[in-house]
Amino acid sequence: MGEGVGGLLQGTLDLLVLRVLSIEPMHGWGIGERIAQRSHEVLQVNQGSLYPALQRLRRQGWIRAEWRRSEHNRRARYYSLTPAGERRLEAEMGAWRRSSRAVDQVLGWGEGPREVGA
Amino acid sequence: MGEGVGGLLQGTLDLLVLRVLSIEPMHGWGIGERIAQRSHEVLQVNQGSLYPALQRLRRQGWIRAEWRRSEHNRRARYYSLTPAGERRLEAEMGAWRRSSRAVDQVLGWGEGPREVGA
DNA sequence: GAACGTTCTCTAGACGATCTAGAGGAAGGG
DNA sequence: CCCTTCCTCTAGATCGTCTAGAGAACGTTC
Repeated sequence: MGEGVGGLLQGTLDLLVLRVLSIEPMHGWGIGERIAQRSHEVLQVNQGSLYPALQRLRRQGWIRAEWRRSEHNRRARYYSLTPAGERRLEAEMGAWRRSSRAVDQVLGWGEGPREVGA
Repeated sequence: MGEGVGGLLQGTLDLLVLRVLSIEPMHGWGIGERIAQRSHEVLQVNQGSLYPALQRLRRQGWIRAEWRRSEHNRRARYYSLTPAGERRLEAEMGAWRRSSRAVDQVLGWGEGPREVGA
């Protein structure tokens, strides 16, 4: 049950991570869990994808990292969005909405706007 | 204007191609045009992605090919779905629906089912 | 205090789809 | 004859993801 991010949807991982971090700073392990929870276990992020993604995001200045102790008293790296990251998230959410709607259109699933909050 | 399939959405090309072919047999060039049309030019398939994809689909027995003359009297390879391809399309449409909805959920865009035809 | 499960980070190398950047051919119109 | 449109196809590079690990530190159990 559940699929990796890479079957369909490759390239969406950055968006997912950015969105999770926009709610609350979180460490890598936690990010994976949040994505699974919020998607009702449909999306599974494996660690071999997640950590490289975090490095990528950091290298591009969209997130910053800070060592802290987790709620389980473990050494953990907490990531949070930078201002550039917030802008990036906006852009990626827009791109996702446009693209996924376009796919729906090709599939024949309605022309109308999806019922999503503005 | 318009983006390649590979930004977000990598892995969706097979689905798109299969769906277009389920409506009507078509040649490679035409498939790309149909996808662009139906998505209002949002999705652009470039040929360096399309032809390898067609070979992949054929190798897996989901589509079959036949040389014919196009409506412009050009030599063209028409592709159509095999029975296995129809089943594959069903499966991929289901996977797309589940995954894209899951992404929406992570983004915080509603829990409810999307308004798509059953 | 040894063993163990859990939490947490990280990496090397393989894999595979897409993109870049072309080549090439054949029909039709000017 | 030249040029545009239609149409097919490929080699090589790029890049994100997956496989398959290693490793460390905390808390609990025996």
